[in-house]
Amino acid sequence: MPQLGRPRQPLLSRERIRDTALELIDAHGLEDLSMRRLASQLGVQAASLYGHYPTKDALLDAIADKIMESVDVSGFASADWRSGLLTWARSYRAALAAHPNTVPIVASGPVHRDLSLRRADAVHGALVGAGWPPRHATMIGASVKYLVVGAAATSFARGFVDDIQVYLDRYPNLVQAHRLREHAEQIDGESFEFALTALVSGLALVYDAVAVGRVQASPTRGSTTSGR
Amino acid sequence: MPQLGRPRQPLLSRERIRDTALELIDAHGLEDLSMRRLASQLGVQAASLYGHYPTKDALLDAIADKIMESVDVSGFASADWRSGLLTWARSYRAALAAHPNTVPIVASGPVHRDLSLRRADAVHGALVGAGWPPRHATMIGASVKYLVVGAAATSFARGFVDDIQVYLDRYPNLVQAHRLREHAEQIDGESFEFALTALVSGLALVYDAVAVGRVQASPTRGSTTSGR
DNA sequence: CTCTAAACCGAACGCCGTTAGGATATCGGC
DNA sequence: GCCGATATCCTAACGGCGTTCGGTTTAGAG
Repeated sequence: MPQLGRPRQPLLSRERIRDTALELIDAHGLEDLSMRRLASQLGVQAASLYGHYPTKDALLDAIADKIMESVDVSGFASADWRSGLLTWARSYRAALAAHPNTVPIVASGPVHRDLSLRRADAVHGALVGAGWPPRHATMIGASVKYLVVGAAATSFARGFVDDIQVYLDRYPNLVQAHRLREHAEQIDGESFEFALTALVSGLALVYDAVAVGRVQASPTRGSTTSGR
Repeated sequence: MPQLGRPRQPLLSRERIRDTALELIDAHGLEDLSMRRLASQLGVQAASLYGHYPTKDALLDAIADKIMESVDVSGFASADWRSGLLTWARSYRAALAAHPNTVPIVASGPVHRDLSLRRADAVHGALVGAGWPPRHATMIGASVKYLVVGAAATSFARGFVDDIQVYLDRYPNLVQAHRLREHAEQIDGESFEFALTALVSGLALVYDAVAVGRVQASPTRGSTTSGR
């Protein structure tokens, strides 16, 4: 059985490796992804992967970047800050909810990846442009991220145990709430939407108190570098 | 070198193992905790740990439970729902912030642990007792958890890279916001407090629209599926 | 046609969680 | 005062992991 050497057409590419890895994670969870298993799925030996990614962590980073590509900050360009925020938050959550098993890698250290920084920059800039003091813009960006990441990480769908009966006896107040595990996904979505709406409502109250400059369409003061 | 056999006084206990493991996680991170390293820190061999915990995951669960012990839901008993919520959220966040490296284990599946269920039950019951519809109570509990877990998981303090210069050139809007990595902890705390306040303000608006029964201190309807 | 570089492979290293089986000391019952 | 039971820890090993080293073969440039 001769070693096959370099194939006529490459079996591997960064994209194929990354996408197959994501499929495996989606199907069997993050913990079940090993370089050997991924390689075998690709019809290849584990060592070959290291010609394309220096490390498993680098591969996971690439997956995280791919997922974050679908996050949409375009709403900040045209609409007001509330709509921009909502669009951003919803697309962000949708991106995570589409690949729930990747949450640990996407949520951890989103900020040394270039793409995420550019997004954070866009959000921050838009909020400041809308009249928020920079300090508040930072906190708002963080707040929305908290909600998104928290929602993705603590999904009801993953949180409950299969044996329903235990809840019924011991935790009377939960009976109504968690009656249905099958509806967990729906509860997740509704809770996120509820939280997001409440948060933005609360922000609107703050806005009236602290915003500088253009409240609606009247540039009263040009100075914006100041921090409240 | 004779095997030592059973010692006069046990070298290990569930508590000592658990606490030492937590110390190691706090000091060197979750990834650096291995059963062998933990054992060696305890002056023991790895296999000995399995007499006290059946599995590494069981040990991590015990650590998570320990951390969650300090979460305070007592505020719901005496104060109104807003204060109770704030007390709960702040103590919850404080618990996670005290051991940031454990966030992955505490955040994942908090709800098959008995203690967490009892707490969820208390929160839910209190909100319903205060007049929130059960559906809303569920979503509020989830919302606050989102904020807490998200804040703990996406801390600024872990998110940034050491090389400051890269930010200055490329992301002009971030310059002001992230000027200081050393202040990251403070930013984390302030952002959480900001988000929590905004969320609860938003909730208050919803409350006026949907709450049933006792608005202030008037028990108009006794029908509650809940105990509170 | 030759030479370099690309692409994959086989085997190994050291670490991991976990298990099986064994050694020794303590302790309750006689 | 002894004896078996049991608690406690140990040695050794298994299979799997991420990763590296040194091939072997082929594609494509000159």
